[in-house]
Amino acid sequence: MRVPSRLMRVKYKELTGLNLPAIEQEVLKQWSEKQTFEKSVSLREGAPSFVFFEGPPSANGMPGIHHVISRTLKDLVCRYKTMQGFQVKRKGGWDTHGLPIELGVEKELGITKEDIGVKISVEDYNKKCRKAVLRYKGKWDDITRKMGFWVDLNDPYITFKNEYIETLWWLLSELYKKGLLYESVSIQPYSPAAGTGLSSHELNQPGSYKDVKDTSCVALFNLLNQGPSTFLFDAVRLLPSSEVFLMAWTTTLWTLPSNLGLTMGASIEYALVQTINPYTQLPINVVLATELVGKYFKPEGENGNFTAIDEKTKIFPWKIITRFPGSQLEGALYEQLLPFEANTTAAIELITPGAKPFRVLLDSFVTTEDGTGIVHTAPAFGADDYKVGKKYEIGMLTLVDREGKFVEGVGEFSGRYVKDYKNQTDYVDVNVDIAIKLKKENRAFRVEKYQHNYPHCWRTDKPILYYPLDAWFISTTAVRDKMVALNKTINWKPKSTGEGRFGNWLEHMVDWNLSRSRYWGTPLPIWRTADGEEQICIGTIAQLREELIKSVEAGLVSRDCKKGQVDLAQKIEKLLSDLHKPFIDQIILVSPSGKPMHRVPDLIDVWFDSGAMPYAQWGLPDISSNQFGPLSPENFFQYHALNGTISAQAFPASFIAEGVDQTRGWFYTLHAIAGLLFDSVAYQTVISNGLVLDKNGNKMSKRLGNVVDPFQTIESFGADATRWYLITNASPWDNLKFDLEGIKEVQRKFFGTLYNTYQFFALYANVDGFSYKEPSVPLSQRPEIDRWILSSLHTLIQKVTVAMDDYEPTQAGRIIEDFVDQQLSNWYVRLCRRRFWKGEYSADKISAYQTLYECLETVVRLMAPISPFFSDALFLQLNAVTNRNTAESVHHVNYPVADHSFIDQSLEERMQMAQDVSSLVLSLRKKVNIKVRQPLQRILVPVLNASMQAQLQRIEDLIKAEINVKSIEYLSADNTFIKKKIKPNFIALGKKLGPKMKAVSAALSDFSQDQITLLEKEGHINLQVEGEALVLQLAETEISSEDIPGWTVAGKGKLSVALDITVTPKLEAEGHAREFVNRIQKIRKDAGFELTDRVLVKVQASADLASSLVSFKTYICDEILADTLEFSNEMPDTTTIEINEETLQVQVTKKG
RNA sequence: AGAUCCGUAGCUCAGCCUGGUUAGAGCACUACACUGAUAAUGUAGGGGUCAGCAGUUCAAAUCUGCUCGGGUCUACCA
Repeated sequence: MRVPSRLMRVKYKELTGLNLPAIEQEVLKQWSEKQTFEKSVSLREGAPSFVFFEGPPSANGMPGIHHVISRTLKDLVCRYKTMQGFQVKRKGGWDTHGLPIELGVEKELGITKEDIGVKISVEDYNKKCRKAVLRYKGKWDDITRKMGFWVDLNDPYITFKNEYIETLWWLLSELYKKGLLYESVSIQPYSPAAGTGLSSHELNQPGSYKDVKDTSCVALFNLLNQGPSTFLFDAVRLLPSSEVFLMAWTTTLWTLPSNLGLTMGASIEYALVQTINPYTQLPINVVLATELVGKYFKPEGENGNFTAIDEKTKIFPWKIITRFPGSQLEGALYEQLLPFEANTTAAIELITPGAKPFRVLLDSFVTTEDGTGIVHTAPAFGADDYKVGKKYEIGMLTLVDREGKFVEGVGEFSGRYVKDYKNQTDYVDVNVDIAIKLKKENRAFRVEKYQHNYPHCWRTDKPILYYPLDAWFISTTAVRDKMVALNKTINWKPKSTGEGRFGNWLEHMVDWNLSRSRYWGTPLPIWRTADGEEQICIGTIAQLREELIKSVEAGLVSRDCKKGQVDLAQKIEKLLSDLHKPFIDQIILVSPSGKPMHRVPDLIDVWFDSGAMPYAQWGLPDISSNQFGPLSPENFFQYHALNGTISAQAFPASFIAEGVDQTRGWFYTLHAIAGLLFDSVAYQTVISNGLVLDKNGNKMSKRLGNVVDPFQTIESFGADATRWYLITNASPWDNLKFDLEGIKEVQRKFFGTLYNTYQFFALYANVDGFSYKEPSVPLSQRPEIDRWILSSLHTLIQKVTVAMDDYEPTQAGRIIEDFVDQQLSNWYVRLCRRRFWKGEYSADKISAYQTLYECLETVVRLMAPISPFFSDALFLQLNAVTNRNTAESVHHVNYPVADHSFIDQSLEERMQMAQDVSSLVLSLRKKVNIKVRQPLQRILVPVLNASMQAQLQRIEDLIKAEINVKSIEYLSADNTFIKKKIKPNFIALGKKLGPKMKAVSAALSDFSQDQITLLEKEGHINLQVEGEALVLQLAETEISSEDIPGWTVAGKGKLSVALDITVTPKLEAEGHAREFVNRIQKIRKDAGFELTDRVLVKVQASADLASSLVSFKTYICDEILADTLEFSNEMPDTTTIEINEETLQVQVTKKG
């Protein structure tokens, strides 16, 4: 062994243990000192862009582990594309508006929405919101940095900034110009607890729909004997009761006082049923859909005894009197169910002059799937109700206010909340009381708890109401077809989300309700006159300034801005400096006809903020050059590009990623705005990742206490291990069961192995001074095993690239893992160990170093996108010695490209065979209990064809060394020594034989060795199967060796191996020698000798053992670096060792 | 209520698209080996009615239908 030079030289850094968090700290320090991220972007100046949009998080809440997974995905794709040669700019952003923030502030201040403007001024309230919005910004910045998410946080877009809001206004004004922004009254989901209407995509937040048990009631509406209904009264004339009731089911009893109609299906068949009210036991006659009769009446009760009710069985008698279609009752009148002061006909008339309430209506939405086939209709509280009510002009009653409680004039129910909106401890469900009232009044047929899925407000968790509201809408339905068509061009990962979930959503979309009646958000930029005759939609601050000046000129006063003031210009600028409420509402504009115009009070849905980020993150461009005419969606990015901040290709995004819960949130609003105005997709590829569950598969929630703290996780296990685990454990879109044990496994299994491999390399490379200064050894001159690992390496590059290009990082990570563990560490390094520490610094050794170095360096580059820290650390450590790469970071170099000249398929195949043969022999050794250190004479391998033998012969040396045998012998196919077995080639034969397959299979299993031989010789054989003759070809069967009589045999697939287990005296002696070497090596190590120290050895052993050692003296001395090996009977200061159950004394001393 | 995904070893996952006869890996467990990669490593072993039922087929973890269990989503369900 070469003695290392004493000269100073750079060495590979040898680590004292794998401490990922510590390494990451170090790497983070370097990144920030060297501006590694910034450079990774600037170094690609002029390269093609890969456009990434960052979905803005809200810093109002703490980051969780689920943020780590989606941000890992974003980061790894961006890093990969950077390494692929693209320039990837990553502008960060903050979502700062919206309900969560307002509610947080209200909670903090202990106020409700009603208090705003009373207990606290709107101005102060909004100041609070502005502060609260970035409450956890520090934490977010911290996790972003620690997890290694490269995103530009120096110049993020912030949705509350004027430039951002201005862009939203411009987009809205473009929509307005196109007639896609309109106002309408509609029945909308409304959250009394939050005090605002909700958009459909807010309603579609996960967890909004909850299974709840509500009181449901089948109410009885007393039909009047008048007009269309008389035929029913004729039918019951002779029955105990002459009253006829229409049965209608509801789960929202609080809507009953507002009832104005009953809707039936024109072609649905209804039945008039004579029965008894189960609560009052009074005889009654009811009407319901014939199809649903069975739901309310038991078959046993049909035509039962009407005079004596069986109290025990509770079976009530019933009888169908007549059947008729719903159309026959159209317009029939009924008696109001719950009359109060507030819902008298006079009151109804006052609200809706000319209304004709309490009638039977017909509409197609009525089904017989549940309920009774007759729908209780309260126009204020249901979209269908509103529609049909309007058609029949039955009026509209809204006896519940916006806080969710009954208004004055609803008797004993006035002032009571229809649901527990205030978390009252003594809340009594008003719905139950309504049911009781109905029961007592003979107006209820069935009252029961009913479990159904009901929408809840995503922030307050309280049930929503459907409530009539004025609102502004974006007419997304007008461009539905375009949005559907554009969606088909998007690369969705997984595909099913895009086609199914998102695709369906698009097919069934409704207009986007933009209005929010809140305080902290983007104001709708529409001003109108009191009579609503004139209105204007403002698109830019400049336009607002002009309009404001006009109005001041016209003598209107906006806040402090008065005509003729000295500092008017200054005052105007001050007023325009914050576009939020309340300031914006103090601006009064003048209409063309000279009337004052006030802003409509609405704010817009915060989802518009995030959906508009592709444009608003850059603000409005400077169009003073007027090169492309007035600003429009067509030239928006062109103008921006003129100023050089971004390229004209900055839209659409090449790629975005977010949780699957954003399907109807961000993914939708991005798609909608892009489709509406820009006639384009907003993103070409989107990954929607699944949920992160706890290790038991439960949702993580603060309530259950099973949330995982991402800071703690990263601090204790490292960001790399966490990222690697998140990516490789399950496909991103599958739900992930997050288990810390899994991260530990990744740490040990993958990072541990890679680290050990590097340590191994560094240890010997430092001894030999390998710094890759020699020219690269040509592939043809490298030994088989080197060519094999390089071939595997390039196959790996190929596969990883394919997976990464297909946005399948899970696949990529798993095959890298497999390569490092199985191929590199467990086979290449293990088999090559001797090459590194034995012998001179020869060509073979250099080849080994170069090969292992190339593998390490390439693996590090392959894994860099997923685990950016450790890869960078290793990359820099390798480069520190070799200087092969001048890059400051692995993230600045190019991704490896597979070189096909390195790939040798048959080499990889035969190496696989070597691994299989070795594994078989080791298992045989185990079976007969002969340890690997005991050399054996030979193994026997039956070969089925010439190429198999040729393949095996090229790897003989490897196998022999690995399993410690002297020779490999081959048994060719035509020998009669091996017992063979035959089975059908099912794929080939199945097609040919079909049903006769079983019989042939049975016949083959009965084949004699002679028959098999005959088939092999002739190439075909004649068979009689079920009386039919058929010819079987050799290729239609699979022949393999089964057994070699008298030998210990093991097999796997077509491969079988026999082991000669005879231990001759010579072999035994060699076994002793090997044992001896092994013991001495241990002594050397225990004594702390250097790898290169020479030693002198004295031994006292039995004659038998001594002679074994003498005969292998050269070998022994060579192995243990001994200058002398002497035998002696008298030795002081010895060590006792044992070899094959014999003890001996040795003395090992360092030379010199 | 519908749509959709999922159900394979104690745990985490491959395999399923394109059916082929001993269903794989890692972890964990047990035993053993190795001892100059050593706070490392290797080998072997046990462990499965591929959720259940039915169908198609010579042949089903794989294709079809139904059922059960879990997740997610949809809905103007009164």
